[in-house]
Amino acid sequence: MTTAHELTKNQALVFNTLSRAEGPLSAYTILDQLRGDGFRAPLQVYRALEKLLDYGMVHRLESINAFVACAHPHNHSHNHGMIAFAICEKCGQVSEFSDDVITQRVREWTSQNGFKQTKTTIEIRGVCAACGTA
Amino acid sequence: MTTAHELTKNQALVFNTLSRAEGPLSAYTILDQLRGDGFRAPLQVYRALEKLLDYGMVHRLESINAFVACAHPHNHSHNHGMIAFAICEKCGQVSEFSDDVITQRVREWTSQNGFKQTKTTIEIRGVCAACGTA
DNA sequence: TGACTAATGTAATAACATCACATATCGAGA
DNA sequence: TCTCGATATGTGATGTTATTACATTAGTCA
Repeated sequence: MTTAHELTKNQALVFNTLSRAEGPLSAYTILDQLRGDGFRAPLQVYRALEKLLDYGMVHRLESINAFVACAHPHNHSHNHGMIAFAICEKCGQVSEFSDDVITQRVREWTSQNGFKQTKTTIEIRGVCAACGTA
Repeated sequence: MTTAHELTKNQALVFNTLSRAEGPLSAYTILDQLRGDGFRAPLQVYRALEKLLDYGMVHRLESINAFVACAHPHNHSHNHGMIAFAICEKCGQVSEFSDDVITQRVREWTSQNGFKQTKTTIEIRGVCAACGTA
């Protein structure tokens, strides 16, 4: 069981900003929201994000160049599967889920092909239930 | 059975560039390779790519902001599953594959959650067999 | 012809990310 | 306590990726 990471000031500011947000935020949006707290340059955000990604507290959504706080307060120990994201293009909401079958299937492909996987991105774009019926 | 798309001059130039390439290329790399053919601005590349993506002749790799010619000369009719990409971070080579189980699993999640999927990205980053043993 | 649509050319700008270098903060030992 | 090393931070400049806005050209078809 991992204990919570000690965050530095900037890391905490960035993480809190993401946690409070409704949906994913771009690095520059985070920067703007933290100008009042003394942030002045993109690198301050990117550096904090880098650590938070390391710690597994934040995810990067590659398909929209944005970041979200991790939805699951899971212990960040080893052995969890790949995470998929469903991103609504109307409202921006992101649902995070993990599927063992998909994880397994990807692992099969990689092992059969001698591919050493380091990171996997699964992002589903579309329209969420709420927006679809609206 | 879809017949080959009639490509415009710019579309053909961009497609040929991607086809000849060993691996994925960024839009700006394509631009540089086409300066001799009269290309002068990024938009010329992006516009051609947009069409080629529509036609299914090219894929975009979201995790590395690059583009590849589609590996399968498959007919681009309906009914094919989601495509996954394994991207080698050493040599840049991309392997493309399609897995029915993964496709099925994603469809199950989306239908259970009322999510209307429009596009799905599956990208595996890592080191390919050739580079791993080298 | 005229009018509509698709494709193109070009410059400017926006959005996203990193490099390079200086400075500060903090803990582990001498 | 002092000093060293590691980590974190501040800041400007730059690099990279993508789009906006507007003008022009080319093809289609009534």
